[in-house]
This record gives sequence, C-alpha cells and structure tokens, in this order.
Amino acid sequence: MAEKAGVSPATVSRVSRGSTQVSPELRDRVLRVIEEHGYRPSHFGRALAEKRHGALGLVFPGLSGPYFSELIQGFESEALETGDQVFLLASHYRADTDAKVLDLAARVDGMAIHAGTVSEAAVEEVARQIRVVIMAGEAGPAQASVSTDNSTVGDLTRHLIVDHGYRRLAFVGHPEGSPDVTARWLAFLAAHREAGVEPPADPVRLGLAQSDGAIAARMLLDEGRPPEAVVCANDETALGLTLGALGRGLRVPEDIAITGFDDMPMAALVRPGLTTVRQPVRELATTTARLLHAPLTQKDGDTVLDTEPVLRGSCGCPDGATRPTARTGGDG
Amino acid sequence: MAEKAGVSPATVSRVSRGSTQVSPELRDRVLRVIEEHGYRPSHFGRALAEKRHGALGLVFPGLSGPYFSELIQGFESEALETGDQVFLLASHYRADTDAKVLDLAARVDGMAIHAGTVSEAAVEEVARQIRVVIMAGEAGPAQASVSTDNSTVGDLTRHLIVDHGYRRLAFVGHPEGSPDVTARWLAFLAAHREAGVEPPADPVRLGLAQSDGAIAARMLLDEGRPPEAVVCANDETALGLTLGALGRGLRVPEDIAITGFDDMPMAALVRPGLTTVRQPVRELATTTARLLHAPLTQKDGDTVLDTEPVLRGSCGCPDGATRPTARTGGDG
DNA sequence: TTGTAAGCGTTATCAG
DNA sequence: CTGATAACGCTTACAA
Repeated sequence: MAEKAGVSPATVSRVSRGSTQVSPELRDRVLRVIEEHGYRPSHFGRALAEKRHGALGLVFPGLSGPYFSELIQGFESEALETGDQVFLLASHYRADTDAKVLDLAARVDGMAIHAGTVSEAAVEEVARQIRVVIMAGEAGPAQASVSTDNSTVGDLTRHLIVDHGYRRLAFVGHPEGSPDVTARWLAFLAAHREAGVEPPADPVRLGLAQSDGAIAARMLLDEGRPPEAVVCANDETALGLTLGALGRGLRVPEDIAITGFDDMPMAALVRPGLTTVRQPVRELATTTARLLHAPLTQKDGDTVLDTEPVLRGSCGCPDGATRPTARTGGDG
Repeated sequence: MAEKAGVSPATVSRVSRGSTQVSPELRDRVLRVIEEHGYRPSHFGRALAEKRHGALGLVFPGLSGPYFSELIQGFESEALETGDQVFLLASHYRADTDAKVLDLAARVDGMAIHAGTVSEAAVEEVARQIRVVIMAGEAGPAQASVSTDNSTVGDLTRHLIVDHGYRRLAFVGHPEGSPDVTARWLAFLAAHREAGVEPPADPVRLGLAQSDGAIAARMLLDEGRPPEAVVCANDETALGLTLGALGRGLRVPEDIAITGFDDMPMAALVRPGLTTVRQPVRELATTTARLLHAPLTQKDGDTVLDTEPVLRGSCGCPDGATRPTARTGGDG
C-alpha cells in the first residue's frame, strides 16, 4: 500500500515507528507519502507480528456515578503513561458478560476485572490467557488484586453507637452483591457486637444506585418506627436516602442520621455534609493498571489500600471533619 | 497450533466457525481438541484475513449517571443482536481524546460518537476510515446522526410561566458544553420571548453532574433574591439543586420550583416528584447501533426522536402527570 | 469432505 | 542504510 512510495514495507515500518535507522531523505519521502495517503498502520497487522495488542481491558458492572467514573479515569491515565489503549466493558449484570469478557480477552494484553462482575470460571479462563487483576475484591489463587479497607465502616458504626448514642441502626446495601458490601456489612455487625448493641436482623438489601437510596427511604421512613441512624453501603444510596428523608419533612441528623462510603464530591457539598469513609479510588485504579503493565510475578498478592472516616454533619457531628472515637480494644 | 489435532488449519477454521462442510467425525475430533487445549481463535488473525474487526466503538464524555448508563446498555444490546463487540471510550473531556479516538478507529468497524466529545477534525478523520454516527448532535456533511427533540424544554418553560405564573426563572447548564444544552437554553429563551417575560441575562454555567446542581444551589440560594423557578439542563443537576434547597430548609415547589430533563428513575422516586422531559435514551442508542451496522447510505441524515414533558410535583403541579398548556401559536 | 496454498499488513532477521 | 524474506494466525479459493 504505502510502498507506492517506492520503498520496501520494512522501510515504511521503520519510519512509521520512528526508528533512527533510516536516512533523512528517505524518511522525508516516506513521511510525505504517508501524509498524503492518510496512512495509518493496521492494528491487526502489527498485533499479529508483535504478538501484543497494546491494549488493556477494564471490566466493571455499571456506570452509576462518581465511583466508576473516577476508577476509569485513574486507570486510563495510568495506562496512558505506558502507552496502552483501554477498552471498557460494562457488564450491567447481564448473563452474557462471561462471553464478552472472553472475547475481550482475545483483544487485550491484560485485564482488570471489578469484583462481582464476572463468574469465577470466566476469571480463571481469562487468567489462563492473559494477565488479570481483580479490583475491589480478593484474587483467586492465580491472580493479583487491589482493594480498599472496608473495616472503617466498623469505626463509623462504633462512632454512631458510642459517640452519638444511637441504638437502632439500619444498614442499606446488598452484602451478597459484591465483596465490598459484604465486608461493610460484616464490619457493621462486628461493631454492634463489640458495643453490645443488638444489630438489625437483616440489611435493607438494595443496590448501589441513588434510586436505591430513594427506595430505602420509602421502606424505612413510610412505616412504623424508622431507625435512628442508617449506615449506607455507599454515598449514592446515602444521598438518595437523604433526599427521601428531607422530601418527607424529616431533619438530618436530628430525626435520622445517615452515613455513606466513598466521599464523593457531593458528600461535602450537601447540607448537612455527609459523614462517610474516604477511599482512594484513583489509587485503586492506578495501582491496578500498573500491576497489569508488567508481567505479574508469581503472586503479586492482595494489595489493600487505607481508608479513613470523614465526619460531617449527617451523623450528628458539627459540620467539620474530626476523628471518631478510637477503638478501645475491649470486648464491650 | 490446533493442527496438533492432525488436521489442516482450514478444517479447524471451518469447525470453529460452524461451517457445515465438515464430516461429523472430524468435527467431533477437532472440537474435542479445541476443548482440551482451551483454544480460541486469534482475533488479529481473523481480523487480518476478514478485513473486519467485528466490533463497534462508542465514544462518550463521561459516566455521570443514568443517562450514559442507559445509552451504553441500549447500544450494547443492539450490537449484541448483530454479533458485534462494543468498545467504550470515555473522553473525560481530556485533550488526548482525539488521539485515542483515532487509535480506536483502527480497531473497530464503526463508531458512535456522542456530541461534544471529540474535535470536528477528528470526527472527519475517523469518518474517512470507518462508519460514524453522531449521537445527540448534528452530523457533519458526511455522517449520520441521531438526537432527541430538545424543544420540549420550551413547553416546560411556558408551563412554568403561563400555568404557574412564575416570572423570575433561572437556567442551570452550560450551553457551550454540548448541542443538547445549547438547544435547551435556546428553547428556554424562546419561551420567554414568546410569553413576553424577561429571561435571565445568563444561564448558570455549570456541568451536568449532580454536584453541579449542588453548586448551583449555593450560587442561587445563598444570596439576595433566589429565582422562583429553575429549569435545569438535566435531572441530575435538578436533583442536586433539590437536595441543596431542601437541605437549606426551603420547600419545593412552594419556595422554589425545579425542573429537569431525562426522566431518570430518581425523578419519579423523589418527593416531590421531579417535573422533567422524557427522552428515549435507549432508542437513541439502539437506532445509532443499527445505523452503524450496515454501511451508511450516502446520507442517512439526522434522525430526531420525540420527547415529552412529564409534570410532577416539583413545578407546582399536583404530583401526578398531566400535560402542560399547549402552544398557542401566537407571538405573545 | 478435506488439504494446499495464497494472502491479509506488519515486524524482525538477515543479507547486501 | 535498505531490501528481501520469513513469520504471525486466520480465511478462502482452488485442488484433490
């Protein structure tokens, strides 16, 4: 094709990739023809010859809000550094996700999979072909993972019980839905046990979208005896719940205290400010991308990033962040 | 590779693509070996030979909320029908988007580009190589486009002025940010002109995320004289604004009326219900994907899908949808 | 029905 | 510094 420039394909290849092994004159001539014909090297040709795609895959459940947005941006910016293209695949919790993931695996050099989006079997299968890192969950025996510390939900729960004296708490989130929510629910339960307070028998099993928070409001507030405080699995549901509470004429935190998880931008913007847990989503993403770039060592292991509580007005604190009561170490 | 099954590559190819031209016995033997070795045909080999990727690209600005989620799901489900894989590319409004789009263009057979994400020049360049359809904006001379009717914002504005008697309205949205918002702002202005009411000199120029609505609340409510009604460019900002208003102790719609655009699930779940405009996002996406599958005819043209107002409580209507005052046809 | 061989666009190796 | 030539893994005539 570009040999219409009167040179060999090898020379075109060298020029198009900026090799120094070409004489200035020839380079110029080739560049001119490339320009004229709007030539772009074929990715399949290149991939076939190099046995690599120059691309990474990122698989996640859906696009509900800032968490994934931040995750994706972080991942992409890191991949940019290493010159990798990123292909996004949103599962939407659909049944055909496994097939799509397998297909994607044939087009990329490595894949980051958000926990809870793909079946165990598919993850194993993909890991047999290319590098895999699990985000926000634990890796199987063969892959690496990066996640954040969910136990801070326990600190927050203890804060609600010990510092504010709430006794009837609720938890909004679906523990079976993702490792993150599982861990948060368990931390919520553990804090109750530790404080000698009876936890609710069940969580309010809903998703992580803001609309789920609005539904939670209906379930918790339109009946008999609302809880004094609600620990939500993430900020989005917390804000949905807040909207529901305020819309019903309730005051936050006087009538009902609410906490979230993520510390998304809205958390600081609403009134009262949302008490939550800050997790380093961007670092989660960049760490994952970095791991994916180099061949994984036998066991890169499970990296767990730190998180920290952020106390604002919605739990009953004055609207300015402080730290919650430190864990006492006792059994309560 | 799979010829270790003792057959020719041609036979493997035939079997792996389900050709009928193979004897049952051979087919079984090959299938067994394929299974054993976990063989998957290489995409570059296939793409190289077939001169197609079996994939479509979808480029959009970011992932803030239900609009893009719905858009992507619709697009993917349609692509699934035609057996195409979908590659997502989020621009995040970054400068290097053009380069990524060009790269993506080399890996897919067609590309849907959401308006306002990619430079004109890059769109032209991509369109020279593969099929391109613009979403939520007008196509250049060479490509097709699919968008929705934004003029309904004018109907909503007229409703606020004529039916509810509001005189001091505000508009939240950045008209220069996207064709959609441009059209909505212009419709807002036109309705004022038509009704003989003075519109605000400028819109509140903010983005489309919920946090932008919260910022709008600060700008509009924390000072002298708040507007009586606010028309927001989309539901997310409307909800952010609502949250801000309620959090400040204001009542909606008594103290301030608020409208949105999209009719996302939250709109019906909040109290009061959010008055908004329903647009067929899913149809927008499926139509685009369908157009992309077949070679575009010389001018598939600009498809515009219908939208309709949805009146709920946040504008002052009783919380149950009705239709707004019909356009009179006069010049006001 | 099955195998052989050419070709897809690139890179890498090796001569010249 | 440059050009042949052989891969790369697959599909598709064409031949057997």
